[in-house]
Amino acid sequence: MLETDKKRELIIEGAIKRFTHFGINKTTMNEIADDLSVSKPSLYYYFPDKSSLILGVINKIFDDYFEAIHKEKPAINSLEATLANFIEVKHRFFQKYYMLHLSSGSNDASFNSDELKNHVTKMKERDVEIHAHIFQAAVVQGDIEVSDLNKITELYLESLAGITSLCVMHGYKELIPSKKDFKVILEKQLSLSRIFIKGLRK
Amino acid sequence: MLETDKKRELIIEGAIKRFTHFGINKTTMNEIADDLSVSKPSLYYYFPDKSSLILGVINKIFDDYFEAIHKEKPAINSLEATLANFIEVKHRFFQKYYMLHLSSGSNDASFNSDELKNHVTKMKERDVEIHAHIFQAAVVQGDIEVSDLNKITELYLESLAGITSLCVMHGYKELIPSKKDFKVILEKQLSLSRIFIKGLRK
DNA sequence: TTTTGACCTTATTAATAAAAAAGTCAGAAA
DNA sequence: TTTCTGACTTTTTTATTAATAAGGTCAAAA
Repeated sequence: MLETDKKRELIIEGAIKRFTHFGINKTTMNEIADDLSVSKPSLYYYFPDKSSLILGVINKIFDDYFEAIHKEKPAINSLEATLANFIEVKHRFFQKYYMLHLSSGSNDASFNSDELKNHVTKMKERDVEIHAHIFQAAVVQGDIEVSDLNKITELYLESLAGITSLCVMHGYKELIPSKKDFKVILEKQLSLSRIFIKGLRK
Repeated sequence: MLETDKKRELIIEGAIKRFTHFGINKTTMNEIADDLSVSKPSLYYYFPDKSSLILGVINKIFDDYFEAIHKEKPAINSLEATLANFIEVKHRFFQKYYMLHLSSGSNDASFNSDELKNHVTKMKERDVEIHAHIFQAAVVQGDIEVSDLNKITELYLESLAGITSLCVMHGYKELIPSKKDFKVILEKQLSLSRIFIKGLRK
Protein backbone atom coordinates (compact mmCIF):
# COMPACT_ATOMS: atom_id res chain seq x y z
CA MET A 1 0.00 0.00 0.00
CA LEU A 2 2.77 2.37 0.88
CA GLU A 3 4.61 1.24 -2.21
CA THR A 4 1.54 1.99 -4.28
CA ASP A 5 1.43 5.59 -3.05
CA LYS A 6 5.11 5.96 -3.83
CA LYS A 7 4.57 4.72 -7.38
CA ARG A 8 1.69 7.11 -7.80
CA GLU A 9 3.94 9.96 -6.68
CA LEU A 10 6.61 8.90 -9.14
CA ILE A 11 4.11 8.85 -11.98
CA ILE A 12 2.77 12.25 -10.99
CA GLU A 13 6.25 13.70 -10.95
CA GLY A 14 6.99 12.24 -14.36
CA ALA A 15 3.74 13.66 -15.68
CA ILE A 16 4.54 17.09 -14.25
CA LYS A 17 7.83 17.14 -16.11
CA ARG A 18 6.11 16.48 -19.42
CA PHE A 19 3.15 18.73 -18.69
CA THR A 20 5.22 21.74 -17.70
CA HIS A 21 7.42 21.33 -20.74
CA PHE A 22 4.96 20.52 -23.51
CA GLY A 23 1.56 21.17 -21.98
CA ILE A 24 -1.12 18.71 -20.94
CA ASN A 25 -2.63 18.14 -24.37
CA LYS A 26 0.71 17.61 -26.08
CA THR A 27 1.69 14.90 -23.61
CA THR A 28 0.60 11.32 -24.22
CA MET A 29 0.23 8.56 -21.70
CA ASN A 30 2.75 6.55 -23.71
CA GLU A 31 5.36 9.28 -23.35
CA ILE A 32 4.88 9.41 -19.58
CA ALA A 33 5.13 5.62 -19.42
CA ASP A 34 8.25 5.54 -21.58
CA ASP A 35 9.94 8.21 -19.46
CA LEU A 36 9.43 5.97 -16.44
CA SER A 37 10.38 2.85 -18.40
CA VAL A 38 7.08 1.15 -17.76
CA SER A 39 4.23 0.09 -19.99
CA LYS A 40 1.07 2.07 -20.52
CA PRO A 41 -1.18 -0.44 -18.72
CA SER A 42 1.00 0.08 -15.66
CA LEU A 43 -0.01 3.70 -15.63
CA TYR A 44 -3.62 2.70 -15.95
CA TYR A 45 -3.19 0.39 -13.00
CA TYR A 46 -2.49 3.44 -10.83
CA PHE A 47 -4.73 5.95 -12.56
CA PRO A 48 -8.00 4.87 -14.20
CA ASP A 49 -7.67 7.50 -16.93
CA LYS A 50 -5.72 10.55 -18.03
CA SER A 51 -8.09 12.91 -16.25
CA SER A 52 -7.40 11.35 -12.87
CA LEU A 53 -3.69 11.63 -13.51
CA ILE A 54 -4.11 15.31 -14.34
CA LEU A 55 -6.16 15.62 -11.17
CA GLY A 56 -3.31 14.06 -9.23
CA VAL A 57 -0.89 16.53 -10.79
CA ILE A 58 -3.09 19.50 -9.97
CA ASN A 59 -3.54 18.27 -6.43
CA LYS A 60 0.18 17.97 -5.91
CA ILE A 61 0.88 21.43 -7.29
CA PHE A 62 -1.82 23.06 -5.18
CA ASP A 63 -0.66 21.17 -2.11
CA ASP A 64 2.80 22.58 -2.68
CA TYR A 65 1.35 26.03 -3.22
CA PHE A 66 -0.72 26.00 -0.05
CA GLU A 67 2.25 24.69 1.88
CA ALA A 68 4.43 27.50 0.55
CA ILE A 69 1.72 30.02 1.42
CA HIS A 70 1.42 28.54 4.89
CA LYS A 71 5.14 28.95 5.45
CA GLU A 72 4.89 32.63 4.60
CA LYS A 73 1.95 33.26 6.85
CA PRO A 74 3.45 33.72 10.30
CA ALA A 75 6.53 35.48 8.97
CA ILE A 76 5.42 39.06 9.25
CA ASN A 77 2.71 40.94 11.04
CA SER A 78 1.97 43.59 8.45
CA LEU A 79 -0.94 42.98 6.11
CA GLU A 80 0.74 44.63 3.19
CA ALA A 81 3.96 42.65 3.60
CA THR A 82 2.12 39.37 4.04
CA LEU A 83 0.10 39.89 0.90
CA ALA A 84 3.21 40.92 -1.01
CA ASN A 85 4.80 37.65 0.04
CA PHE A 86 1.72 35.74 -1.05
CA ILE A 87 1.84 37.44 -4.43
CA GLU A 88 5.46 36.45 -4.84
CA VAL A 89 4.73 32.85 -3.91
CA LYS A 90 1.88 32.68 -6.36
CA HIS A 91 4.07 34.29 -8.95
CA ARG A 92 6.72 31.59 -8.59
CA PHE A 93 4.11 28.91 -9.10
CA PHE A 94 2.52 30.77 -11.97
CA GLN A 95 5.85 30.97 -13.74
CA LYS A 96 6.85 27.39 -13.00
CA TYR A 97 3.56 25.85 -14.05
CA TYR A 98 2.60 28.34 -16.71
CA MET A 99 2.18 25.65 -19.36
CA LEU A 100 -0.63 24.06 -17.35
CA HIS A 101 -2.70 27.24 -17.49
CA LEU A 102 -3.99 26.85 -13.98
CA SER A 103 -4.66 30.55 -13.67
CA SER A 104 -6.29 33.01 -16.08
CA GLY A 105 -9.86 31.97 -16.78
CA SER A 106 -9.15 28.65 -15.05
CA ASN A 107 -10.91 26.78 -17.82
CA ASP A 108 -8.40 26.14 -20.55
CA ALA A 109 -8.73 23.60 -23.33
CA SER A 110 -6.42 21.45 -21.20
CA PHE A 111 -9.26 20.69 -18.82
CA ASN A 112 -11.69 18.60 -20.77
CA SER A 113 -13.78 17.30 -17.91
CA ASP A 114 -16.06 19.30 -15.65
CA GLU A 115 -14.54 17.42 -12.74
CA LEU A 116 -11.18 19.08 -13.32
CA LYS A 117 -12.70 22.51 -13.70
CA ASN A 118 -14.66 22.10 -10.50
CA HIS A 119 -11.55 20.97 -8.70
CA VAL A 120 -9.54 24.00 -9.77
CA THR A 121 -12.48 26.14 -8.69
CA LYS A 122 -12.40 24.49 -5.29
CA MET A 123 -8.69 25.18 -4.95
CA LYS A 124 -9.34 28.81 -5.73
CA GLU A 125 -12.04 28.94 -3.10
CA ARG A 126 -9.53 27.67 -0.59
CA ASP A 127 -7.18 30.41 -1.72
CA VAL A 128 -9.92 32.95 -1.08
CA GLU A 129 -10.47 31.50 2.39
CA ILE A 130 -6.80 31.84 3.26
CA HIS A 131 -6.69 35.42 2.05
CA ALA A 132 -9.97 36.22 3.80
CA HIS A 133 -8.43 34.93 7.00
CA ILE A 134 -5.50 37.30 6.60
CA PHE A 135 -7.83 40.19 5.90
CA GLN A 136 -9.93 39.24 8.92
CA ALA A 137 -6.87 39.40 11.17
CA ALA A 138 -6.15 42.90 9.90
CA VAL A 139 -9.76 43.89 10.55
CA VAL A 140 -9.51 42.64 14.13
CA GLN A 141 -6.30 44.57 14.56
CA GLY A 142 -8.13 47.67 13.42
CA ASP A 143 -5.81 48.06 10.45
CA ILE A 144 -8.51 47.95 7.81
CA GLU A 145 -12.27 48.11 7.50
CA VAL A 146 -14.37 45.90 5.22
CA SER A 147 -18.11 45.64 4.74
CA ASP A 148 -18.32 42.15 3.24
CA LEU A 149 -15.14 40.21 3.96
CA ASN A 150 -15.61 37.47 1.39
CA LYS A 151 -16.72 39.80 -1.37
CA ILE A 152 -13.78 42.13 -0.85
CA THR A 153 -11.33 39.25 -0.70
CA GLU A 154 -12.69 37.87 -3.96
CA LEU A 155 -12.49 41.29 -5.54
CA TYR A 156 -8.91 41.62 -4.37
CA LEU A 157 -7.85 38.28 -5.83
CA GLU A 158 -9.86 38.83 -8.98
CA SER A 159 -8.28 42.20 -9.64
CA LEU A 160 -4.83 40.61 -9.34
CA ALA A 161 -5.81 37.68 -11.54
CA GLY A 162 -7.28 40.11 -14.04
CA ILE A 163 -3.91 41.80 -14.42
CA THR A 164 -2.36 38.44 -15.23
CA SER A 165 -5.13 37.56 -17.63
CA LEU A 166 -4.82 40.80 -19.58
CA CYS A 167 -1.04 40.71 -19.74
CA VAL A 168 -1.02 37.12 -20.93
CA MET A 169 -3.55 37.61 -23.68
CA HIS A 170 -1.99 40.90 -24.71
CA GLY A 171 1.27 39.21 -25.68
CA TYR A 172 -0.23 35.95 -26.85
CA LYS A 173 1.85 35.90 -30.01
CA GLU A 174 4.50 34.05 -28.02
CA LEU A 175 3.56 30.72 -26.56
CA ILE A 176 5.12 31.54 -23.23
CA PRO A 177 5.63 35.02 -21.75
CA SER A 178 9.19 36.25 -21.48
CA LYS A 179 11.03 36.72 -18.20
CA LYS A 180 10.36 40.42 -18.61
CA ASP A 181 6.63 39.91 -19.10
CA PHE A 182 6.47 37.92 -15.89
CA LYS A 183 8.31 40.66 -14.07
CA VAL A 184 5.92 43.31 -15.35
CA ILE A 185 2.96 41.29 -14.14
CA LEU A 186 4.51 40.85 -10.71
CA GLU A 187 5.22 44.54 -10.33
CA LYS A 188 1.76 45.57 -11.42
CA GLN A 189 0.22 43.14 -8.97
CA LEU A 190 2.37 44.38 -6.10
CA SER A 191 1.51 47.95 -6.95
CA LEU A 192 -2.20 47.22 -7.23
CA SER A 193 -2.15 45.24 -4.00
CA ARG A 194 -0.57 48.15 -2.13
CA ILE A 195 -3.16 50.60 -3.41
CA PHE A 196 -6.02 48.18 -2.73
CA ILE A 197 -4.96 47.62 0.88
CA LYS A 198 -4.50 51.35 1.44
CA GLY A 199 -8.00 51.81 0.06
CA LEU A 200 -9.34 49.54 2.81
CA ARG A 201 -7.73 51.53 5.61
CA LYS A 202 -9.95 53.56 7.87
CA MET B 1 -17.93 65.18 -51.59
CA LEU B 2 -20.45 65.86 -48.85
CA GLU B 3 -22.71 63.25 -50.38
CA THR B 4 -19.84 60.79 -50.34
CA ASP B 5 -19.35 61.23 -46.60
CA LYS B 6 -23.05 60.71 -46.03
CA LYS B 7 -22.98 57.46 -48.01
CA ARG B 8 -19.99 56.31 -46.05
CA GLU B 9 -21.86 57.00 -42.82
CA LEU B 10 -24.85 55.03 -44.07
CA ILE B 11 -22.68 52.07 -44.93
CA ILE B 12 -20.97 52.20 -41.55
CA GLU B 13 -24.31 52.25 -39.79
CA GLY B 14 -25.50 49.28 -41.82
CA ALA B 15 -22.31 47.43 -41.03
CA ILE B 16 -22.68 48.18 -37.31
CA LYS B 17 -26.14 46.62 -37.32
CA ARG B 18 -24.83 43.39 -38.78
CA PHE B 19 -21.62 43.38 -36.74
CA THR B 20 -23.33 43.89 -33.39
CA HIS B 21 -25.86 41.19 -34.17
CA PHE B 22 -23.78 38.45 -35.76
CA GLY B 23 -20.19 39.54 -35.17
CA ILE B 24 -17.63 40.83 -37.62
CA ASN B 25 -16.54 37.47 -38.99
CA LYS B 26 -20.07 36.21 -39.54
CA THR B 27 -20.99 39.25 -41.59
CA THR B 28 -20.26 39.30 -45.32
CA MET B 29 -19.86 42.31 -47.54
CA ASN B 30 -22.74 40.99 -49.64
CA GLU B 31 -25.07 41.01 -46.64
CA ILE B 32 -24.18 44.59 -45.82
CA ALA B 33 -24.71 45.57 -49.45
CA ASP B 34 -28.05 43.76 -49.66
CA ASP B 35 -29.29 45.41 -46.46
CA LEU B 36 -28.65 48.77 -48.09
CA SER B 37 -30.05 47.62 -51.44
CA VAL B 38 -26.83 48.32 -53.28
CA SER B 39 -24.34 46.13 -55.04
CA LYS B 40 -21.12 44.91 -53.50
CA PRO B 41 -18.90 46.95 -55.83
CA SER B 42 -20.68 50.04 -54.50
CA LEU B 43 -19.37 49.21 -51.06
CA TYR B 44 -15.91 48.79 -52.48
CA TYR B 45 -16.21 52.18 -54.08
CA TYR B 46 -16.45 53.74 -50.62
CA PHE B 47 -14.20 51.32 -48.76
CA PRO B 48 -11.22 49.68 -50.46
CA ASP B 49 -11.60 46.51 -48.41
CA LYS B 50 -13.42 44.97 -45.47
CA SER B 51 -10.70 46.00 -43.04
CA SER B 52 -11.15 49.66 -43.82
CA LEU B 53 -14.89 49.31 -43.30
CA ILE B 54 -14.24 47.71 -39.93
CA LEU B 55 -11.87 50.56 -39.19
CA GLY B 56 -14.62 53.02 -40.04
CA VAL B 57 -16.98 51.20 -37.71
CA ILE B 58 -14.48 51.20 -34.86
CA ASN B 59 -13.77 54.87 -35.42
CA LYS B 60 -17.42 55.75 -35.22
CA ILE B 61 -17.97 53.75 -32.06
CA PHE B 62 -14.96 55.25 -30.31
CA ASP B 63 -15.96 58.73 -31.45
CA ASP B 64 -19.33 58.17 -29.83
CA TYR B 65 -17.67 56.81 -26.73
CA PHE B 66 -15.30 59.75 -26.33
CA GLU B 67 -18.15 62.13 -26.93
CA ALA B 68 -20.22 60.45 -24.23
CA ILE B 69 -17.25 60.55 -21.87
CA HIS B 70 -16.73 64.21 -22.67
CA LYS B 71 -20.34 64.99 -21.78
CA GLU B 72 -19.89 63.37 -18.38
CA LYS B 73 -16.69 65.21 -17.61
CA PRO B 74 -17.80 68.59 -16.33
CA ALA B 75 -20.84 67.16 -14.58
CA ILE B 76 -19.43 66.60 -11.12
CA ASN B 77 -16.42 67.75 -9.20
CA SER B 78 -15.75 64.61 -7.20
CA LEU B 79 -13.14 62.24 -8.55
CA GLU B 80 -14.97 59.17 -7.36
CA ALA B 81 -18.27 60.24 -8.89
CA THR B 82 -16.65 61.21 -12.18
CA LEU B 83 -14.91 57.87 -12.50
CA ALA B 84 -18.10 56.05 -11.58
CA ASN B 85 -19.84 57.87 -14.41
CA PHE B 86 -17.04 56.96 -16.78
CA ILE B 87 -17.36 53.32 -15.79
CA GLU B 88 -21.06 53.42 -16.48
CA VAL B 89 -20.55 55.01 -19.88
CA LYS B 90 -17.97 52.41 -20.79
CA HIS B 91 -20.28 49.74 -19.53
CA ARG B 92 -23.08 50.86 -21.83
CA PHE B 93 -20.75 50.71 -24.81
CA PHE B 94 -19.32 47.39 -23.71
CA GLN B 95 -22.79 45.91 -23.56
CA LYS B 96 -23.98 47.44 -26.79
CA TYR B 97 -20.96 46.47 -28.83
CA TYR B 98 -20.07 43.29 -27.02
CA MET B 99 -20.16 41.22 -30.22
CA LEU B 100 -17.29 43.27 -31.65
CA HIS B 101 -15.00 42.30 -28.79
CA LEU B 102 -13.39 45.71 -28.61
CA SER B 103 -12.38 45.19 -25.00
CA SER B 104 -10.82 42.19 -23.23
CA GLY B 105 -7.43 41.47 -24.71
CA SER B 106 -8.22 43.89 -27.52
CA ASN B 107 -6.91 41.44 -30.08
CA ASP B 108 -9.74 39.12 -30.99
CA ALA B 109 -9.91 36.88 -34.02
CA SER B 110 -12.16 39.58 -35.49
CA PHE B 111 -9.16 41.81 -36.05
CA ASN B 112 -7.13 40.14 -38.74
CA SER B 113 -4.86 43.00 -39.64
CA ASP B 114 -2.22 44.62 -37.47
CA GLU B 115 -3.57 47.97 -38.58
CA LEU B 116 -6.83 47.36 -36.74
CA LYS B 117 -5.09 46.14 -33.61
CA ASN B 118 -2.85 49.19 -33.57
CA HIS B 119 -5.83 51.44 -34.02
CA VAL B 120 -7.69 49.95 -31.07
CA THR B 121 -4.49 50.31 -29.05
CA LYS B 122 -4.36 53.98 -29.99
CA MET B 123 -7.95 54.48 -28.89
CA LYS B 124 -7.09 52.92 -25.55
CA GLU B 125 -4.14 55.23 -25.17
CA ARG B 126 -6.48 58.15 -25.67
CA ASP B 127 -8.71 56.69 -22.99
CA VAL B 128 -5.72 56.56 -20.64
CA GLU B 129 -4.95 60.20 -21.44
CA ILE B 130 -8.46 61.29 -20.57
CA HIS B 131 -8.42 59.39 -17.31
CA ALA B 132 -4.93 60.65 -16.49
CA HIS B 133 -6.25 64.17 -16.96
CA ILE B 134 -9.01 63.52 -14.46
CA PHE B 135 -6.54 62.07 -11.99
CA GLN B 136 -4.23 65.04 -12.53
CA ALA B 137 -7.03 67.44 -11.62
CA ALA B 138 -7.59 65.54 -8.39
CA VAL B 139 -3.88 65.71 -7.65
CA VAL B 140 -3.89 69.47 -8.14
CA GLN B 141 -6.88 69.75 -5.84
CA GLY B 142 -4.92 67.85 -3.22
CA ASP B 143 -7.47 65.06 -3.21
CA ILE B 144 -5.05 62.28 -4.12
CA GLU B 145 -1.36 61.64 -4.38
CA VAL B 146 0.33 59.71 -7.21
CA SER B 147 3.96 59.01 -7.93
CA ASP B 148 3.76 58.23 -11.65
CA LEU B 149 0.52 59.59 -13.08
CA ASN B 150 0.54 57.61 -16.30
CA LYS B 151 1.53 54.35 -14.70
CA ILE B 152 -1.13 54.61 -12.02
CA THR B 153 -3.78 55.53 -14.56
CA GLU B 154 -2.86 52.54 -16.68
CA LEU B 155 -2.96 50.30 -13.64
CA TYR B 156 -6.36 51.66 -12.74
CA LEU B 157 -7.82 51.00 -16.18
CA GLU B 158 -6.10 47.66 -16.47
CA SER B 159 -7.45 46.45 -13.16
CA LEU B 160 -10.97 47.35 -14.31
CA ALA B 161 -10.46 45.72 -17.70
CA GLY B 162 -9.04 42.66 -15.98
CA ILE B 163 -12.29 42.22 -14.07
CA THR B 164 -14.17 42.24 -17.36
CA SER B 165 -11.73 39.86 -18.96
CA LEU B 166 -11.98 37.32 -16.17
CA CYS B 167 -15.76 37.49 -15.92
CA VAL B 168 -16.18 37.07 -19.65
CA MET B 169 -13.90 34.07 -19.95
CA HIS B 170 -15.29 32.52 -16.81
CA GLY B 171 -18.74 32.19 -18.34
CA TYR B 172 -17.65 31.59 -21.89
CA LYS B 173 -20.07 28.69 -22.36
CA GLU B 174 -22.63 31.24 -23.50
CA LEU B 175 -21.84 33.28 -26.57
CA ILE B 176 -22.97 36.47 -24.95
CA PRO B 177 -23.04 37.24 -21.21
CA SER B 178 -26.43 37.54 -19.60
CA LYS B 179 -27.89 40.78 -18.31
CA LYS B 180 -26.99 39.57 -14.85
CA ASP B 181 -23.37 38.90 -15.81
CA PHE B 182 -23.06 42.42 -17.14
CA LYS B 183 -24.49 43.79 -13.91
CA VAL B 184 -22.02 41.79 -11.82
CA ILE B 185 -19.13 43.15 -13.85
CA LEU B 186 -20.36 46.71 -13.44
CA GLU B 187 -20.73 46.38 -9.70
CA LYS B 188 -17.32 44.82 -9.25
CA GLN B 189 -15.76 47.58 -11.28
CA LEU B 190 -17.50 50.31 -9.31
CA SER B 191 -16.44 48.68 -6.06
CA LEU B 192 -12.84 48.26 -7.19
CA SER B 193 -12.75 51.82 -8.48
CA ARG B 194 -13.88 53.17 -5.13
CA ILE B 195 -11.25 51.20 -3.23
CA PHE B 196 -8.55 52.14 -5.75
CA ILE B 197 -9.28 55.85 -5.46
CA LYS B 198 -9.40 55.66 -1.70
CA GLY B 199 -6.02 53.96 -1.86
CA LEU B 200 -4.60 57.01 -3.65
CA ARG B 201 -5.77 59.45 -1.00
CA LYS B 202 -3.21 61.07 1.21
C1' DT C 1 -0.55 -7.76 -6.62
C1' DT C 2 1.69 -5.76 -10.28
C1' DT C 3 3.06 -5.67 -15.05
C1' DT C 4 2.79 -6.30 -20.03
C1' DG C 5 2.04 -7.26 -25.26
C1' DA C 6 -1.54 -7.27 -28.18
C1' DC C 7 -5.72 -5.43 -29.15
C1' DC C 8 -9.84 -2.30 -29.72
C1' DT C 9 -12.06 2.29 -29.84
C1' DT C 10 -12.15 7.00 -30.00
C1' DA C 11 -10.20 11.41 -31.15
C1' DT C 12 -6.86 14.19 -33.83
C1' DT C 13 -4.61 15.38 -37.77
C1' DA C 14 -3.88 15.67 -42.96
C1' DA C 15 -5.50 15.85 -47.52
C1' DT C 16 -8.69 17.09 -50.58
C1' DA C 17 -12.92 18.67 -52.64
C1' DA C 18 -16.80 21.89 -52.43
C1' DA C 19 -18.69 26.14 -51.19
C1' DA C 20 -18.59 30.80 -49.87
C1' DA C 21 -16.73 35.07 -49.36
C1' DA C 22 -13.38 38.73 -50.66
C1' DG C 23 -12.05 41.49 -54.13
C1' DT C 24 -11.75 43.23 -59.44
C1' DC C 25 -13.08 45.30 -63.81
C1' DA C 26 -15.19 46.80 -68.05
C1' DG C 27 -18.79 49.22 -68.95
C1' DA C 28 -23.61 51.33 -67.88
C1' DA C 29 -26.28 54.98 -65.41
C1' DA C 30 -26.64 59.40 -63.24
C1' DT D 1 -16.92 62.90 -64.16
C1' DT D 2 -18.70 60.47 -60.41
C1' DT D 3 -21.27 56.67 -58.92
C1' DC D 4 -22.89 52.18 -59.58
C1' DT D 5 -23.48 47.25 -61.33
C1' DG D 6 -23.35 42.33 -63.45
C1' DA D 7 -20.25 39.11 -64.31
C1' DC D 8 -15.98 37.48 -63.22
C1' DT D 9 -11.46 35.82 -60.64
C1' DT D 10 -8.99 34.78 -56.49
C1' DT D 11 -8.66 33.73 -51.87
C1' DT D 12 -10.59 31.77 -47.57
C1' DT D 13 -13.59 28.88 -45.14
C1' DT D 14 -16.03 24.93 -44.54
C1' DA D 15 -17.27 19.95 -45.25
C1' DT D 16 -15.81 15.29 -46.26
C1' DT D 17 -13.03 11.71 -45.96
C1' DA D 18 -8.91 8.89 -45.10
C1' DA D 19 -4.91 8.16 -42.23
C1' DT D 20 -2.82 8.29 -38.04
C1' DA D 21 -2.24 8.72 -33.27
C1' DA D 22 -3.74 8.58 -28.79
C1' DG D 23 -6.82 6.82 -25.09
C1' DG D 24 -8.27 2.89 -23.00
C1' DT D 25 -9.00 -2.56 -22.21
C1' DC D 26 -7.95 -7.45 -21.27
C1' DA D 27 -6.11 -12.01 -20.87
C1' DA D 28 -2.20 -13.78 -19.37
C1' DA D 29 2.58 -13.57 -17.42
C1' DA D 30 5.88 -12.11 -13.71
